[in-house]
Amino acid sequence: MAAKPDSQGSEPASAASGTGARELRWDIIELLFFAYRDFVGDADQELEAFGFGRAHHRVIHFVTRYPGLKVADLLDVLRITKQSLGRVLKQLLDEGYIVQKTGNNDRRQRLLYATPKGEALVAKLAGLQTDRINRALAGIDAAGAETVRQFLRAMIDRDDPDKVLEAIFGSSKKARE
Amino acid sequence: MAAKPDSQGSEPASAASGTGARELRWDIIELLFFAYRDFVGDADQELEAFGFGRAHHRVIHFVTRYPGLKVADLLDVLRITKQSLGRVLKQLLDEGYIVQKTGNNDRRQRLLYATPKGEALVAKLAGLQTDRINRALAGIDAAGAETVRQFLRAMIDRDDPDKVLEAIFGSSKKARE
DNA sequence: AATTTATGTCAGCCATATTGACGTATCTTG
DNA sequence: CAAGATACGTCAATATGGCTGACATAAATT
Repeated sequence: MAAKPDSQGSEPASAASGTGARELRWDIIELLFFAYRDFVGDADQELEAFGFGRAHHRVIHFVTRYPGLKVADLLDVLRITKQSLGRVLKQLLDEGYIVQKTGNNDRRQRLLYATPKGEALVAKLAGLQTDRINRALAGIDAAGAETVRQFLRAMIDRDDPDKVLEAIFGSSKKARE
Repeated sequence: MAAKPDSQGSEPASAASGTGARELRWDIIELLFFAYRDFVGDADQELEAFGFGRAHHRVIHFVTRYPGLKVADLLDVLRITKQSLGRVLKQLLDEGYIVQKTGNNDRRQRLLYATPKGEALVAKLAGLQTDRINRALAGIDAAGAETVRQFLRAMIDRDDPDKVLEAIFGSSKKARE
């Protein structure tokens, strides 16, 4: 038996040392964990059929959505090193999901573009995730859906936004700059 | 330059083959990605100081929150194999963050409990995440916060719920059982 | 011409996940 | 009770996707 959160009862003893012992958002913390677990799980199954993993999905997704993304931009978005990106990106290039074009202004840059093949894969995966989102929003009206977006936007760090985030947030580049 | 989603313009060509070509929820898909990236990022830094990774966090979190959780329950929640859990759990046991107790009814079971040391770590990490959530909910009223919870709950798979999910959802165990 | 920048790559390491096999204690069932 | 199923632990091998550090090249900048 066991396994029942003491949501009202005894909070963890020594509490948050140095962080203060105010009310912790256990509910939302755990809902986020499970929601994201199942959200990414949708794509995982499909990806297996292509011999890809989550890393490939993230790369092809953002390249499809933001055509002409530079390698450096992608590194900012994914928060990984170029060595890590390298392996995954090379596979996607070799297998024809992505193509590179030399930058016009700066010929050092390799601008990334998804091929139709890549776009198709991304759309398929986004379709699965969209299904889940639509189901989740089924009982929520337009105003509620906007509240959900507002919450998610506010969960994101806005200091030092990468190129994709600037696009998402309409580049209100804060103070710096 | 580049990097601007063609949110209105040309959707990916070959669209979702087999999944239908209706509107895809690009915005929420990406907001979820960034929100979760930064959400778990909070804990990452702290964990480094303890020599732990995300895997340790997930384990100690759920053990703290659901005292007496069985090993099998934890495997369901985390969706990993017992071999993977094994190493991480052993570390947490060895270093005194978790203790095991033999089940009363079933002596094969090893019920897991967080020590005060473990609870303190979990509370500290939950504190960081709570700060972010509170900031995100700052401009949202009580009804809006409930909408957010409703959305997150609805994003979670309800078929074959694990023990923790049953607790979270008030065990409305669907048909099976 | 010297330096910096954007990218690629080699080499190795680490964390975390996997599958498969096997062992042991304990509960359940015929 | 004997047989089988279950809960858990563990050994071994492997894969993925991160990491650091070092180094190379081409192109832009100064």
